[in-house]
Amino acid sequence: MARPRSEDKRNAIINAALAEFAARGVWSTPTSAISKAAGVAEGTLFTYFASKEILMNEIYRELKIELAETIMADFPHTADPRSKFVHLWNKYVLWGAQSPVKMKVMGQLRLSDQITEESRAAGSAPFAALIELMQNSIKDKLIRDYPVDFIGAMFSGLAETTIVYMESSEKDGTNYCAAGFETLWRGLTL
Amino acid sequence: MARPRSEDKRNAIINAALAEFAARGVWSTPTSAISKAAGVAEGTLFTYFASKEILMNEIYRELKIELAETIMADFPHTADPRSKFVHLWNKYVLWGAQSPVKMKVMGQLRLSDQITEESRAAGSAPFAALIELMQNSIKDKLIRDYPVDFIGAMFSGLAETTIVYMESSEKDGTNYCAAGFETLWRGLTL
Amino acid sequence: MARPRSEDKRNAIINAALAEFAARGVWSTPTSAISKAAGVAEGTLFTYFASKEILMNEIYRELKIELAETIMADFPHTADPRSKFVHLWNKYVLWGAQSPVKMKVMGQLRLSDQITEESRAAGSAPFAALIELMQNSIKDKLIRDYPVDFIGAMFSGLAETTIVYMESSEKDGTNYCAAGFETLWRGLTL
Amino acid sequence: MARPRSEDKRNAIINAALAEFAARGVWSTPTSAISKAAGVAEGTLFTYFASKEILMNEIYRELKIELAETIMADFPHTADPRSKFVHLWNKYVLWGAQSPVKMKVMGQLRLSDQITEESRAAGSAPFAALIELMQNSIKDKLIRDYPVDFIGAMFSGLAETTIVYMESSEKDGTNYCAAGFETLWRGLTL
DNA sequence: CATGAATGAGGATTCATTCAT
DNA sequence: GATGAATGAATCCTCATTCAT
Repeated sequence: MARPRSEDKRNAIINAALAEFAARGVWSTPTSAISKAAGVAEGTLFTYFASKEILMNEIYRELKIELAETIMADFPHTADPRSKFVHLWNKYVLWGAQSPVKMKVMGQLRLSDQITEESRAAGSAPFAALIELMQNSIKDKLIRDYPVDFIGAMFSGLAETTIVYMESSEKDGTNYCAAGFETLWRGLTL
Repeated sequence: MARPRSEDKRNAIINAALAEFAARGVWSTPTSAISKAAGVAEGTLFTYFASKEILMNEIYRELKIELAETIMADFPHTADPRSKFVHLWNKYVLWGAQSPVKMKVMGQLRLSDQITEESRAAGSAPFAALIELMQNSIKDKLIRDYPVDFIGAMFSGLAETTIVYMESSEKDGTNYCAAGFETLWRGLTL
Repeated sequence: MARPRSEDKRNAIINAALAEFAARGVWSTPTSAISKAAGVAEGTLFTYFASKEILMNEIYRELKIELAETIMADFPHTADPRSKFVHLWNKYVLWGAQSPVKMKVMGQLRLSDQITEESRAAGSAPFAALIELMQNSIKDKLIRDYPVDFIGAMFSGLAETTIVYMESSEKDGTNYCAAGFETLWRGLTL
Repeated sequence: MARPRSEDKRNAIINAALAEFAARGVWSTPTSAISKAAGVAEGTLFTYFASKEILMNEIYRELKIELAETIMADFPHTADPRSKFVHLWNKYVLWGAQSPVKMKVMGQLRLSDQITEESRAAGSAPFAALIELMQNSIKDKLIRDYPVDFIGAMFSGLAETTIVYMESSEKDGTNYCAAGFETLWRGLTL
């Protein structure tokens, strides 16, 4: 009966926050700048997100879920392990390279004390396939027997390093995406 | 920039800032909390560091220099390349594992927009040896021919991932330090 | 001022406001808390009461009228003066003792600058009998010749003091209701 | 060494708050209005009073203490009981009549939920003499045997009623001060 | 008429920095 | 140089009220 909450407005706020956070830093961005950039009144932000902290967590969650869905899209369930790893790597690195704003904000939020454990755990469901992949690869003596969390963290760490250098690819002709994966793959395989 | 009287006081402020930054987050720490923890008056902080931003940069610089000096200490200039890499890796990872506060603060500051290019460049002098090592290793076909910056970034990235997992070492018996290096080394070598 | 549809809703808002005002203080109670407690939408409150200030005045008026009607109920028009005073006193004090919420809110509203003169004058009609009683008592040399307003104010003042102590009656065995009246009566009579 | 906290400034804030509270109501007065009226910066108010709530309590306390000291000044310790009561009454009523701003603010603060029990208990020390006076008067069968708290509350209640009417004294020629006391005294004495 | 999202002025408080002592 | 009071812009959030649905 009343005006329904608008998904558009919610998205406008999220996107505005993303842009502002990336441009000015999460902590230097006043909520007023976000609402202004989103084209809504200052108070409106708070009908969609009860506090800045909740907004931050919500954004973090959405980013993680988007990333998770991105890398799992078209996952070649029947392919050989290396192809699967390649798939994940390429999707990850490509997403990061194409979304520098999102990468920057995710990085800042990850370090923040305000991001809850629940938020950090978000988006992990789709990774089940990745974990299974790692476990099978270990069992098949394809890669070395390290804890899967650790392997995953190295995967992410190298991917993020790679993403940062991706934009130099055209400049110096190095195929960082391939180079990063090669390093990971040789590093992990027996 | 006339050196203010007491080096002790300067250190007290730096250390207090480190502790507070790690405990509350860089952006949630008011300068008043730092001066209080350091046992000096609020205004005194500003005779040692003209602004919070300058203090942040100074700390970042000191941390980088400390890290650089740590990993270069006892550098085995005459040893074989692998031993040199091992040396750097072990020193890096050990320092990080033993200084979680410093690692946390470095991580937060690195992402901040307030850290200048000059600060980011600080402490790079001691890395000359590392760069030479990489260049020679590439020339000798020991490791693959990637830009040295990129190799360095992968080195740091994997090291930092490793450091995070180090504290689990005792719990699960995994030698993360060795595992991380093994991954790096196999990943880089031809 | 077309009467809005539902008298029920109006009462729900008034009662919710009473409860919230008593619990949180008039000034600390947002209209949203009232509408929520009343089970109506935030906007609905404003179709029944054009503003918070008007709601406050309305409540104040209703309370005064209720009190006036209460004390005048069963007024012994043919009894002797003392009995009449006793009647008024007992009804007043009993009502107050039984309605702590209403007393509290009346007290807070009375002090507010937002209560208009009209509201303050409300409910005075039924007091005509009281005024006549006082005037006759003065004329008959039963009580001292003070302005009736002043006598009324002392009456109310002592009654309110008495009400506050009523709840201790059971604890300490003092019959505060009787004691208060005795003080008033002896104080006023010649 | 640093600028010491100024008692003047503290008083300026208290007095400004008193004036603003009386003029606009405690809850309608923003702290900014107080600091402005006091001639200090907005932030300065908070170096003297950590929060508005604390300022309110502090003011309440000071008022109670001032009143207590006022009524106990020149207390005729050797006079007869009635003279003592008269002394207390006159001082009380006179103070109230001469300090309408303070009376108004005290009244508003007393009803507020933000005033702590400690604050309410403040200034009670000087009342020891009053309590003793009541106890002795009861023991000597001078006044009726009611709980001293209750007697004190009736005293205050009647005094406050009287104060309100004092300003009409010149207008209608009634000596409300004397009338109020007469009512109290006859009401209490056996 | 009911609803509750939208509004934006306003409010208490914080904080980096300055400056009187 | 050290101190900490003074400053006031900036911040997050609240809330009475309006208005689209």
